[in-house]
Amino acid sequence: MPEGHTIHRAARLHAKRFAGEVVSATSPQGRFSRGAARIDGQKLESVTAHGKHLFYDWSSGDILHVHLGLFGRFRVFSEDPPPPTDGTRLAWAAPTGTLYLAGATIVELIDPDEREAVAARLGPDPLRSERDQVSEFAERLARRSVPIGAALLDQRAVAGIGNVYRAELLFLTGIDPSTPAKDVDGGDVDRLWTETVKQLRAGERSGRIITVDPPEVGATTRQELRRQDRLYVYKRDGQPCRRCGTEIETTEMGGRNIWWCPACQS
DNA sequence: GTGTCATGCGTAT
DNA sequence: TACGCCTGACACG
Repeated sequence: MPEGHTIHRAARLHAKRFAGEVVSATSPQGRFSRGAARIDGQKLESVTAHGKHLFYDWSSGDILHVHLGLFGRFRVFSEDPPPPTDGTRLAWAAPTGTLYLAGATIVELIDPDEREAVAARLGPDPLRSERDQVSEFAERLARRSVPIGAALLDQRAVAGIGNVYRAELLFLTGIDPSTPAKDVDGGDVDRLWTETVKQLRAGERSGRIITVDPPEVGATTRQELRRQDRLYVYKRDGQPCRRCGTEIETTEMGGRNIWWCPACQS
């Protein structure tokens, strides 16, 4: 499921597999029939990600804009793809494989100006290498009086963090989620940014969100981690903190549930 | 079969 | 703050 790491990973893998290829495209579900007809027969030039948004550049000049939302999912097959599900909004086939896209919130063709407008609404993206990202992050937090736990979900403050990473990043940096964003001290903001880059990069490489240090849960490698042992606090309310044994708490923040250790994060 | 839930976000109130 | 939207997996009867 999609936080920023999933999106950047999709951009990298889709570019590797399909860039330079001419595709034949359809919309099995029918809700993107006109768009699919425009893509059909075009060559994919490049794929880029910004926060949770994906942009596919076609030889025609059209840009395919995709936002997976909560449920969106890509499936890619090398050969013999199964029939698409009823919800498959976009399907394309190329000599290098078949791609299905279902459940996405946004699937549309846009022009370069519209892409700029999307990017302009987004905060710094920890998975893009641009200058002065930390200071941009710090400035945007300094303007917000909402809790840091809510600010991390605001894509205008920082682009790409979702509900799992926000809880885990605040645990990893020992920050109380209820601290007003503007009151998080400078050193903590720096560490939060550094940890965010580190964790999202790891997620982009592996395709999974694993934040625990394996020895802390009795494993020696990441591969050994059981599914329920990969995170420190997310969805662990009522269970003991992996570091101090204090019961993990939960509350709603920024419209979603958040989890934290009241002892480690204060 | 129905109901519930999910790593998201926009709009209305 | 509530609701709607997008889909699929799983629990339950």
